[in-house]
Amino acid sequence: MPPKKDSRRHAEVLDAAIALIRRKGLDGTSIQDIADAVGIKKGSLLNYFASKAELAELIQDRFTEIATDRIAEIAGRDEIGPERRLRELLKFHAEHCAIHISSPVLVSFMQLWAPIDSELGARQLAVRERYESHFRDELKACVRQRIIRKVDVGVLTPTLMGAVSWTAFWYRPEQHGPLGALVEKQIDWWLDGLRPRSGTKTGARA
Amino acid sequence: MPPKKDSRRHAEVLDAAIALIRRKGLDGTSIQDIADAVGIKKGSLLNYFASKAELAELIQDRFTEIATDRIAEIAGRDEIGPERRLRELLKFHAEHCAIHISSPVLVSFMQLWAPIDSELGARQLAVRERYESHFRDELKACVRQRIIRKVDVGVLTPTLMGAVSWTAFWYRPEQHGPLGALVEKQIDWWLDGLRPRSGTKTGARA
DNA sequence: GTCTATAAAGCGATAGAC
DNA sequence: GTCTATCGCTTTATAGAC
Repeated sequence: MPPKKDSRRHAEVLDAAIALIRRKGLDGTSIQDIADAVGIKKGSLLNYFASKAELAELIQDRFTEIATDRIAEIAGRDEIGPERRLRELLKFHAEHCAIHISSPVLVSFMQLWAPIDSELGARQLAVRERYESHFRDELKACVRQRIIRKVDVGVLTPTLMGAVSWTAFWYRPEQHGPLGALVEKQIDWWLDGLRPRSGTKTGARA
Repeated sequence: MPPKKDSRRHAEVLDAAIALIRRKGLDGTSIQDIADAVGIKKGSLLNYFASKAELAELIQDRFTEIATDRIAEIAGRDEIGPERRLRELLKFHAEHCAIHISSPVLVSFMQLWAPIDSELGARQLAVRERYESHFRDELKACVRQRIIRKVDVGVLTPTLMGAVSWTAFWYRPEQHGPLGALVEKQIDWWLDGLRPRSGTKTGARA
């Protein structure tokens, strides 16, 4: 691939590819489609990427790079407590899923995320583990500080993340309002429970 | 398609197709693959199905048929209360996702479930709505009977279902034990909250 | 660096012999 | 009912002119 990796075109192609895959899925998007969107010919496009597989890998990297940067940033905010950090993490995660993956095809996200049988699987699992670990750490801190009960965080972490991830499937801004507020409500449910409060308020939130 | 619709081969092909699509996704599975799995030739296979699209549709129908039958059966159990019914519904849903969709590729499920842009989309949305409505009905009953607080069931329903659906992604029997018990635990978290119980037990479950 | 042209393979689907 | 054979199309990827 002779062209410089960091050229303007390179980024342009990546952007177009992401946009298309978001709408039509990885399999549903051909190199031809991407080339058309950028306005160059298919043959030219493949000067930038050795193969479609490499392109998919680059997209996945970028997707998770953006995420892990923000995640690390949030996790580093020492001025706010672990509960607030957890809330921010989950809100970001919801936005990341809902924005980067348009509703018709959350599939492409899965394809880039869910472990495949190939040797790519181990790599994907590692990325996912690194991503999840931040959420788990905050939950552990919450348990330590008695903000939440002593629970199995190994189970609670993917449970919380799962519910939030899935929100991208059914969330409609015009129907449910701002995403952040929706996620906050979901978190409140988890923390405070759904049972009727027996006369006195039991668990008030920050 | 001359061959009888209910022949042994017909079901055999459907089984093989489901197994393959579960592992490799719809796009990743060719008619050739399915034919090889069954042990017949590609040309022969297409005597049973007019097209691959029809095959996909049949699979989706079968998937949701099994589900809606069981769902309706559970929803009809008047002898147990709405909370118990809701628990059973969610447990079934978790099992349905985890069993019919093997963990590596929940993707195929998405492809059959997530609304597509085509005219198939409306049909899929209707199926999904019918499926979801049972869960929503039980939640409404729970609210009416003051089993849970007055909450927006339109949001709570997909939230609960989402968390449970996602469980199929990370659930490992050898690590997490029986799936039913895991889901029960998740439901307990929702109902009773995660906050530490202040001295006295607030929300005991059935 | 972008183009045209084309190779090589796989796909869904059809036709017709047996 | 299953087979072989093949059409027509699309795909990824490469080669070489400009």
